[in-house]
Amino acid sequence: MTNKRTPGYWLMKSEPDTFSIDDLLKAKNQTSPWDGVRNYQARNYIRDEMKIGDLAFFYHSSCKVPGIVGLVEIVKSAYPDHTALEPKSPYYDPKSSAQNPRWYMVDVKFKQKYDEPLSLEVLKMNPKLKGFKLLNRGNRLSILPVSLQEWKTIQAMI
DNA sequence: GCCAACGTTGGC
DNA sequence: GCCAACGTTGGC
Repeated sequence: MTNKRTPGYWLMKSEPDTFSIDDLLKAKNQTSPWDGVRNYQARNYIRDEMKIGDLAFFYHSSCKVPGIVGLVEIVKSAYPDHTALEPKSPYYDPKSSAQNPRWYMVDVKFKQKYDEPLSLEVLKMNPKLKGFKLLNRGNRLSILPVSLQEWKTIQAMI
């Protein structure tokens, strides 16, 4: 018997100069590994909590208009991020090894690109999103959980 | 490009 | 285990 599980909700940040939602759109099967996460808390979310079928907002950071630009689905759960083992990769980490991988990634599949990005500026104005991790002062997590309430609130703003 | 906030590193 | 120094993130 299959145990149907409530999907988890996430927000995943990427700098569009490095990997944008359009890059994901153009990827084979509109699917791509989400590599390069090098933060332990984000790694733990990926490795321990992200499951196939979970949904995530795709967020563009460090760009002209930071904000949520679309929606993706987790289609492969955590496996070792091999870029950590490649000396030429910008994500190389000499302390990681194939025997004892330090970093993990998931595969994400494109679901939707919004007609208009939902900007950080607009998100900040919604009082219902008080407490949303993205809006916390000094927040630097590149992968963060979104509660069902937050998810619904944000969906209603699109 | 600036800089506040935060995470990581390493000496002790 | 503390904490100063350093590196990175990311909005502005």
